[in-house]
Order: sequence, then C-alpha cells, then structure tokens
Amino acid sequence: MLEAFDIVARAVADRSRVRILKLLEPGELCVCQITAVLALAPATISKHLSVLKSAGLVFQRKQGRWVHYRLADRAVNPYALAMLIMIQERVGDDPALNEDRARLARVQSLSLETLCDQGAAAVDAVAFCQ
Amino acid sequence: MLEAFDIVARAVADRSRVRILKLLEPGELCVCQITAVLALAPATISKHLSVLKSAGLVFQRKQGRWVHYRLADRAVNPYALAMLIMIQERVGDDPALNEDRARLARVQSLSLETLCDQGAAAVDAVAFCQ
DNA sequence: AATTCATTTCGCCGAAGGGCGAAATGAAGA
DNA sequence: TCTTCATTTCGCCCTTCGGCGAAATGAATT
Repeated sequence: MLEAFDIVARAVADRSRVRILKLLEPGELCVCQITAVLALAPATISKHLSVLKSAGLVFQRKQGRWVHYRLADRAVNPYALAMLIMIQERVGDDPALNEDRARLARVQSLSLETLCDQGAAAVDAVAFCQ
Repeated sequence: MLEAFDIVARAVADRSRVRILKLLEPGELCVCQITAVLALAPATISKHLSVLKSAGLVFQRKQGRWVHYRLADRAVNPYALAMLIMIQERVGDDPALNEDRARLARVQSLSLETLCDQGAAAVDAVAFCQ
C-alpha cells in the first residue's frame, strides 16, 4: 500500500510529467505530439511516459506507426485515479501550463506526418504564421 | 501553481516522510518521538520535518526543550490539505505503517525525558517487557 | 525480404536527494 | 553567566533521477 502510493507520488513529483498529464486531459495524444509540445528529446518523453504508465496514471494504445497515450480511467494503482482527479481539479492556471496548451493547439493543427518529419520546428513555424 | 504542487508532490514522494505524516494523524508528536519510531538519525528526521513544513504539510510548536509537530490544518500551500486528506483516507493498512503505529504506542508509554536519554533502545526495552 | 521510421532501450553525465556524524543553535535550568 | 541538551544546520558520501545521443525494436510500406 505504501509502496503503491510511493510509486504514484514519485511519478507526479516531476514538472515534466505533470505537464504531460495536464496535456492529456482533453484527450489522447501521440508521443510525437507530446514531444513537440514539451520540446524535449523523444527518449526523455518516452521515459516519462513509461514512468506514468507504471504508476497506472496513463494508458497506451498503438495504432500504425504511432503510439497514443491517454489518462487512466480504470484503477490499476489504487492511488492513481485519486491523484489524477486532484491534479485535474486543483492544478489549473499556471504560466507554463498555459504555454503548453497554446503550443498543443498549434501542434494539433499539423498532421502527424508533418509533425514527425519536422518536429518542434514545425510548431514554431505555425506560431510564426499566425 | 505548478511550483506549489511540485513542492507538495516531492515532499510526499518519500516513504520516510509519508510514515511521519501517518504517525502524526492521531495528534502532535515531539521530534524525539518520531526519531524513536522511525529509528533514523535525528539530523535525518529534522531534515524530513523541514521539507514537510516547507510544503505546508505540518506545523511546528515549540515547548520548553522540545519541538512538537502536527499535521497542517490551515492552507499554507493550496495542495497540502488535499494531499493530506488523500493520504489520510486512502493510505491505510500497510505492514510498515502498522509496525510504526505499534512502535509509537510503546514510545508514548515513555516520558519525553526517558525517551531523549535512552533513544530507540528504550523503545525496544518496552517491547521486551510486554 | 528490405526499408522506413516512430518509439523504446541502453549507457552515460551532471544534478538532486536521503542518510549520517560533527558542529552550531538556542532555550531552560543551575 | 555557564551548562545542558533537544533540535537544527553543515559537509560529506552514495544512490537515484532527469536529460541526451546512439543503438535496438518492431510495425507498416515497398
């Protein structure tokens, strides 16, 4: 029990991972989309997602070349859902998170093909055009 | 906001600190009592308490030679109380925590004077006598 | 079967964090 | 004022963890 709570607590005790959880609130996202928003190396994002998945905070769905992640909606870890709800309800207005949401909007205006080819550069290009 | 959540999350992302929070649920305790239960160095316990205090999870009260800590009951950090409630309601039956509670009972059967003089050894002596 | 390519795994680096002993602090008592 | 002593702070060690590039994986396409 302590062990299970500890896994969830350690998982959310990192800004990048909380940013990912907040990004996933509106719906599932592809790894490359998350990577483009956070502007970190794919290896880093993959590691974060693996930690979140192990904690039962996110689920994974593979479709074609891409892997989509979404917030957990079923209790794998008894503390995961409660923690997600807490983050959802209480962690709201924040400069970094608002920035992420704006960036996500631009990311989602691109096809996955374009995004994977161009990476974060394409996102900045969209920002420039608007 | 993200910053504030991060501080609380990192504070509870450690087994020793969660054990301390669970110990404090029935009521305030002296530093030496917590030290005797967890069987860690006073310096270590003090550091943990400082982290919990900075996160707004515990309050401090000085009385004579001793310092008493208790769970926060007023919102210093907007996430602290919610996290405490979550830990209180959901983190329950666990071998380590049960062990701590049993050890706490023995600790509380000693006066602070005896406890501070003898340390953890006195606690083991009580266990032996019962 | 070979290629492409999004994702993951591996190995490494530097920073952060838990643990302790020793020294500092500071309040109570002599 | 001087001593005592619970607690805290400081410095150090060692482990854990976030980050990255390079290599491995594995599914889809040619």
